[in-house]
Amino acid sequence: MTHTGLVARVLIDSPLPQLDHLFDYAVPDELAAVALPGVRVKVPFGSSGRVMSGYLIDLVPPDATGSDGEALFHGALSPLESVVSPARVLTGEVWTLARALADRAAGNASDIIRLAVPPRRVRVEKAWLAQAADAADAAGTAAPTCDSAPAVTVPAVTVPAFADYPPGAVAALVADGRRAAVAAVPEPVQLPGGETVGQWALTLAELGVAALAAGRSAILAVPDYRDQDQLQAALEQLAPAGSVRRVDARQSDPDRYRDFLACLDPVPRIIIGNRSAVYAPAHELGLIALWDDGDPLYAEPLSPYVHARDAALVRQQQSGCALVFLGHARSVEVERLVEIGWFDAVAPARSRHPRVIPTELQAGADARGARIPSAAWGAARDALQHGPVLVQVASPGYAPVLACTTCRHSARCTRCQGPLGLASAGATPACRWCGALAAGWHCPLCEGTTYRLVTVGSGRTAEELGRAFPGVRVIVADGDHIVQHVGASPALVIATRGAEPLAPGGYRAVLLLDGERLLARESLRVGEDCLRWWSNAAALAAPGASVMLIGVGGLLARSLSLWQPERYSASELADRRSLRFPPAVRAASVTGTAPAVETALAGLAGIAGVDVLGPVGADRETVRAIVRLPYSAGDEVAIALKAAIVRAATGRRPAKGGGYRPPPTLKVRFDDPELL
DNA sequence: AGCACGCCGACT
DNA sequence: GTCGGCGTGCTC
Repeated sequence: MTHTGLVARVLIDSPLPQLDHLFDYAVPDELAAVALPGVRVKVPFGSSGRVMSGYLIDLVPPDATGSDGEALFHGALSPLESVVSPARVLTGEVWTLARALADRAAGNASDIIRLAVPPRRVRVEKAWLAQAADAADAAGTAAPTCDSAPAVTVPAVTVPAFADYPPGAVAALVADGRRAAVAAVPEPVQLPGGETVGQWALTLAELGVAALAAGRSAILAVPDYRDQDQLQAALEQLAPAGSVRRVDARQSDPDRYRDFLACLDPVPRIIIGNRSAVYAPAHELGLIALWDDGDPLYAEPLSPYVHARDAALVRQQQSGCALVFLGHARSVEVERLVEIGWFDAVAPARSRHPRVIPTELQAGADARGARIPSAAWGAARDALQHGPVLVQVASPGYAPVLACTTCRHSARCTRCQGPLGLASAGATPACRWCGALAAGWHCPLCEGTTYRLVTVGSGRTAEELGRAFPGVRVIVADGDHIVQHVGASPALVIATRGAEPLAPGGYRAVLLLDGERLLARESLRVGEDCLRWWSNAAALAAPGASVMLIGVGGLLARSLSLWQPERYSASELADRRSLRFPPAVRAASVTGTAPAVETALAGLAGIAGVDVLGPVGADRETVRAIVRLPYSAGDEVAIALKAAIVRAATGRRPAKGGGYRPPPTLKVRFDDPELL
């Protein structure tokens, strides 16, 4: 068998950390025509020559230094076994992104690629290849790959006006490839087709169309399918037919693969989807835009747990495209980016916003503990004359936390500010991070010395309100009862946060209940989350309608009623700076057997600015430590921890004797939003 | 992960 | 004298 002179650099598709680098193979002559970067390949691997699949990353002369800086293998090369198909599904841009994100998270590139490249569907792929070949013939070229000529012609597109924003402000973001936090207009709008969507959906769609008008592709990401439906409705009005492609897990596998392949066509497209849309291949990427980046659905649950916001930030730096985070609230992460000057802040030109009334600030408040004050009852009663009223309630099922009996603030560790918990009823409270016992705890805010367990169970609101307003239709919208839209006629719409339906023209009043209970959740981010839930619900109100925020005061209530959520975010960020909490610094959890964690932490010893909380026992066999690091130490820490992971995976293995022990090795998770 | 290479106990 | 145990290390 003769070989072309070239070396194929291959990423093996394996979750093993020790295989997370390129392996070099010779290219047999008969594969030369199809063995091009981006194709799926099969390669012989290991002493047994077992066939594994992978991606051909690079094709280089044998005397080259690898484009990734990795030296070529000095030794006899095995030949590629086969090329799975000529479809070049892993573009250079997506590979570079996957590599960078994996490195940043001490994870595996193939784990990122699994999010970026959907499972292959042979039938769909053949159809796409044939269509690409036809297009190539028509254009007089021959290559049946993504290098071929456009298969679709893009209709002329007019540049959107972005009428809600200062002239030129938003259009310039896309044109100049800038990064910006854009405040959405907090109103519902009715599309010409009759459907009601949030104004944000129109703005996002306009951003995509602006990129298209400049001959560039746009990636528009939304957290959930309800948001995606609004965005799609808006795009149907604004975007030329055929220019929009979905990339999301709700599609059937063939549909998903078809749309994915279409993104490889050399034509600009608007690509929409949920968190993994940020990995989509895109021709001439001009814009990535995320709606509501603070939504926890943007946190990837699969290793290496890269948040879509971070993926978008890294991709923006690599490609130089524009990057927009659009939202009502501003996440503390984005606030940091604005404060360090990495992001611009853009607000709507006119400052019309929902009329938020914090009832706690009203004189003559009702007896303490009343769930719904009389002012809110009154507002609801009046509004029900004219149309639907939204009542936002807490969803059931929170972890119990310790809170001060008198001032109700959650109890935190005096050493490291971690949350306190009880190992068992009546036990001394202990910090869940550093393990310190909090004997003799006292509340730093009110000096109270007693705490209680705060648990929340909601759910009777519908009955309660139904009794109070006899004859009014009650609609429940939550995780189990998904309601996208309600009508314009009077109704009480009881919704858990995030599940609020849209009402044509907007709700005539909005009641935000259970604020105090929501705020008792065990998380550093509660305030931020609440502000996001509340502002998103308030944005569903009709212009001028009352939004009653019940039982919540302070900066949170003030930020919402002034509609300046960035005030709260700024104050929150300042607090996190003084406590050395994310996103002021980065954090990584290191979990595993005590010796494995110890060795991993030892590898961080010399790195400036790094400190370690714990380790504390996580369960019977494993311990967990939390590493805090400045952003500047990210590379160094990730490299050290990745080395520790590889060592743990290849070195001493758990005793095989008996065989009843799953591998308790070493796990690292960077930037876990749930960590604090 | 698999699989081979390698160095110590009880077996024909 | 060997057959085979699984600890260790590699896979282009």
